[in-house]
Amino acid sequence: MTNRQERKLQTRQSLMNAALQWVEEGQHFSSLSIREVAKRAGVVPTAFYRHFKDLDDLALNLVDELSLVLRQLMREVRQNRVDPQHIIRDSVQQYCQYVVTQRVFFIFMSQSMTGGTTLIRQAVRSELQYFAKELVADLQRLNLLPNLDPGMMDVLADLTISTMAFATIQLLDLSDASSQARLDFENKMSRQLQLIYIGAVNWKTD
Amino acid sequence: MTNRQERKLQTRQSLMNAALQWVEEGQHFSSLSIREVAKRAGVVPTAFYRHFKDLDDLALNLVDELSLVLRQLMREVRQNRVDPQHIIRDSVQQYCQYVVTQRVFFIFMSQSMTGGTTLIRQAVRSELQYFAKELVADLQRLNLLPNLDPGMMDVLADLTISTMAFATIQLLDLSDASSQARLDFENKMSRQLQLIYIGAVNWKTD
DNA sequence: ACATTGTGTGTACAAGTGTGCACTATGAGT
DNA sequence: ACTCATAGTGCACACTTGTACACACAATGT
Repeated sequence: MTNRQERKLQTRQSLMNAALQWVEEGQHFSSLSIREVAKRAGVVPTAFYRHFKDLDDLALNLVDELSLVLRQLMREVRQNRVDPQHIIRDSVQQYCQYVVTQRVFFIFMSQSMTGGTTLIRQAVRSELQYFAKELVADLQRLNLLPNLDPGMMDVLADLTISTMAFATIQLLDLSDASSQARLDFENKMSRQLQLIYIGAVNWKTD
Repeated sequence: MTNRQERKLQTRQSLMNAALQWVEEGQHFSSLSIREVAKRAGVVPTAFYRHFKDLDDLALNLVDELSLVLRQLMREVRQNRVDPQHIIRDSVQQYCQYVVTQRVFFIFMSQSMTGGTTLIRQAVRSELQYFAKELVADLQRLNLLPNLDPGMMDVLADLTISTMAFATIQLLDLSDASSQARLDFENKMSRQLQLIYIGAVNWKTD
């Protein structure tokens, strides 16, 4: 039974990879055509319909699949905290490393955030919310911010994720720049996050 | 001499408006075709070339034009500061008002931030940098943060603009939601910015 | 008054597009 | 071993796309 399904999953993957290849070349996902993606996957156009209803369907599945990978990455980042005094700097550095190496991935995600269907945008946003929730859990476990009520905790986590996400968009256009520019950018990111967390420890509910 | 140029500018505007109409309908700019935009502008396809080299050219001019309008808006926001104690809340509210009423506008801008050519993305980003610089000027004039050195001031301004920009993207998908959801969102935005500025006043260079 | 310049038209064509339909062939379940 | 389900093929169609080219015709500068 495996061989049949296996083959199917294989061409399905080919189609997805072909789509990613398209955005990797600097094209926007929404300018991709069924024929083009089929050609790149080495398959006849009509075969596309055996796997996806249309390109939006493919995009949605792509977001889902990439989300899984991204969660794995973030899990690693969260576990690799060696020195608690440099959590921010280390995490930022590690994250930026991932963005650069897994470039296509993040390009597709940021394209999906402002492009695509409402459904796709929602999928990406709910993914970001997931990370925010994980961050809240981490913060509560560390118990470094006892002055923040749960509502404010959510606000803080949201702001953190927002900052990372927006920085990612900028970083994607920097990744072929000099490594000095990248270092500067990482520094800026770190200081921005430090600013936020200094704000958090000094927050007083009134 | 006016009549000739006037007519030309008029169809040029028609083309630009047609493109905006396209994104207003929920389509992504990069899936727009020359024929489609020409049809919507009530003009024959080949006439397009009298005004723009290609669609990227049109997009670039669109960013430029919209930037002018946006600068005007921001100028008003900056001048309308009535109560200095509620600067953040008032500015956020006013800004969100603009985002909702000038919806298309911001949709196009956020599409351009992650889509389009490198050139277009650069244009949008340099526009954001412009706002960051204006913000720095304002902050220095008010002299509320004497503890920040110029470098840190830039970081703060960048973070502020990033937060606003990213919030804008989210707000665009909320603008047909209930007005309660919008109010909640404005509150979250305000608290995020307050967090940042509490961080700023407590920042100590080391 | 007249030639010129340039915006917009109309036609044309090759290439690319989505998708329906009948088909082939091969792995899966009996 | 035989049948059936189905992933992938090939062809077909009507449509859209970018853009070249010759043209019209009105405002402009002389």
